Amino acid sequence: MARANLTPAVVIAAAAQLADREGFDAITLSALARHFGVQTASLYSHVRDRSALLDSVQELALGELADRIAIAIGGRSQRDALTALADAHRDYARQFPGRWAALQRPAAATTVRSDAAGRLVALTLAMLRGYQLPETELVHATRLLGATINGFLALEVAGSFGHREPPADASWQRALSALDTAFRFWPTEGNH
Amino acid sequence: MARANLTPAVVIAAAAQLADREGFDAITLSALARHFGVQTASLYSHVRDRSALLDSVQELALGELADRIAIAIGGRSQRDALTALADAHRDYARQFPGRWAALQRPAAATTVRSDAAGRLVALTLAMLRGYQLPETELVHATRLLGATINGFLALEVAGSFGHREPPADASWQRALSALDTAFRFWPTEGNH
DNA sequence: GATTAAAACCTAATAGCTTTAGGTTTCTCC
DNA sequence: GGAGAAACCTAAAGCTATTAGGTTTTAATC
Repeated sequence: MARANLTPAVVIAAAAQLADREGFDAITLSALARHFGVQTASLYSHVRDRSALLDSVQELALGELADRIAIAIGGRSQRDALTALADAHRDYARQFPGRWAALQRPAAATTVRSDAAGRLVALTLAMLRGYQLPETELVHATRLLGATINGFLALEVAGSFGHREPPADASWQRALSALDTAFRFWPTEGNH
Repeated sequence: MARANLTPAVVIAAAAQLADREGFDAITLSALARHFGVQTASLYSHVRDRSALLDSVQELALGELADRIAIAIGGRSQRDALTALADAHRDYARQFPGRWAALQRPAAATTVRSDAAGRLVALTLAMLRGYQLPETELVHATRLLGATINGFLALEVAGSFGHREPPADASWQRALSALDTAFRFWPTEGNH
């Protein structure tokens, strides 16, 4: 029985690719075993269980997304940075729908504390600081931003916009304008 | 073999309750069969397959949510109506997490064309008309509203806000303020 | 009440997935 | 070469979804 020379990273990467090709739910231990030419049970040498594998794909996606955002927002501020950050999310979701779907599941504690998650939060805060929001309001703004972006992408991915007029791109621009407006007119300290 | 006197509606309602109690993924044909004291295969007399059952739970949830929104926004306009509509969503998601989760799946064509879906859209448009948005902008605004609300609730449900400061309620208020601001300052025709 | 047909139920089977326990093989180090 | 660890396999158990065909119940008609 020749060794397939698997490692956790190799298995996780294959799972991510499988998700992008066939959907997040297509990540199964049995499908991956077929892909590597080993028995399903053999994969437990490399991943604790299916749930841990999915957590790992999520963390991989967080890191990749953070990388893309870092590049996208470099040298930009306010509306430009907001657009760049949001577009990075949307491009990622469109290019890697399976990886993006992995981001929608509840995060394990280790993932919340991961380097990748920390980077993503830091980049988002950096972008928002360009709007001179009160320090105490930054978390609220971060949550709104995340909610709007992910909410929009979730609807888009679910086909809620279908092939209906107006095109989703225009709605996306409107959403970004709305966010920009909201951040520029954010109520100051004590006014809420 | 006594008849369990099942009907599609009875099965769908039980599925919805099961989802609220144990999570959306807990809706399985076998769990429902155990609940009714019949064999799993017997349920196929009442539902086409699992997917169709989940579609039906979604449509049930759409109708219930529309009912609640209709009551909540009655007699209100602008910021009040917006708050009432959004709070109806959030209250529903918190009281019926399983039903709410059913709303997140891609809608079947029959669901998109359902009475319930139509009512929900009409109610949302009615609320938005209180902002005097240009007619051509209403769909964009509807999409932004849906995205923000559902995005926020998805994050909340996923535990993204955890038990972290600041409390999610405050962030919710901020989000509603942001939406109100966005709708009041929505770019007029030709400015986007 | 008897008959008929349809619907609701059951049985059996198939196919697929996840995971555990214990056995076998491969690889690395001494 | 030997020892030990890790990676692999086999076997089994448990769960789910679904189909095909058989059995039972029910409602309608005469």
